Amino acid sequence: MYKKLTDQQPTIHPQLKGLRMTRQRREVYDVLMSHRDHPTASEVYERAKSNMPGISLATVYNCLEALVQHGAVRQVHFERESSRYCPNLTAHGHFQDEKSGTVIDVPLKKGASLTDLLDLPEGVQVNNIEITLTGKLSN
Amino acid sequence: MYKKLTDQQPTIHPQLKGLRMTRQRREVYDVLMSHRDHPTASEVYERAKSNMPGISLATVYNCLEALVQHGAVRQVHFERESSRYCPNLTAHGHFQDEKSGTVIDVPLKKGASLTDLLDLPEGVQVNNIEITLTGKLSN
DNA sequence: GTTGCACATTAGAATCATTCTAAATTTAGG
DNA sequence: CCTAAATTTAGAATGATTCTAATGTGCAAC
Repeated sequence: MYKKLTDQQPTIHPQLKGLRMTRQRREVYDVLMSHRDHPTASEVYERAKSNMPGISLATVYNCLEALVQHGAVRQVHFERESSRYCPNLTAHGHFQDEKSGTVIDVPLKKGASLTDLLDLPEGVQVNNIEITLTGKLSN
Repeated sequence: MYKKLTDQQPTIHPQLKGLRMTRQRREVYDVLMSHRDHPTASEVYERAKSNMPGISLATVYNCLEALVQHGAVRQVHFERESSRYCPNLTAHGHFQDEKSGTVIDVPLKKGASLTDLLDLPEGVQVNNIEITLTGKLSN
């Protein structure tokens, strides 16, 4: 009994269509999809190494950038901390607990549109929105 | 005719009450108040030097931090670019033009509350909110 | 007005996330 | 299988910010 080749080529998610696929990019994407806790590049690197020991940090940065450019993943920023990566493509913001550093997704209430709330000048074209909250989680 | 001492001690803004006042902190605050274009620390440093040639960059960083801690000024972040500083204390977000880098304030429409839009977990205490948009300015 | 001391300022070194470089490797197409 | 273009890699470089430790100063108490 031996592995079929196709076992090593898992289904490509729709978000990855059109992105040149390499083992490293797949691994980085799988890391993000399997544990959606907004890891930093270094955290992704540590996790990726357990499946792919030879991967380099520079490659993790490159892969993350490719995924972001491609729209498969979003970057999240708190102050000037390390960038974090989020594969949730729905409209949402992020909350970070000041004590633990934990980051959670904060969905927009349904029907809500952020641009309705903002007094934007005429004719601006908005390409990206980031909503970040910090504070204390209750319990 | 000679200057009275008090001429060199301009009115202290309400936001500065309780903050130990030094020449450098006053200068940094004046720079922010007089040209509200969201300068970076280095830009504040360059401007402050024209009135106070001996001021150091480390001091500008220290003063900016003191003003932020004290709630007199807010930090603004786009991706991981240098922090920018904003003395507008009303609820608002920021828009950055991708080509020029220009940052403008984006007021919330009146009566609007961001937390109304967001599905926050029970009992979280929100201490800070940052709303940042990027895109293209029309003309 | 003087004093004391806790807090500020300073120059330069240190840190650390990220980007760059250039050589080796790999992907996808024909 | 072959090739060109893109990707990976280790290590160096960059750049914003923070740290260090020595010197200076605001201001509350006298």
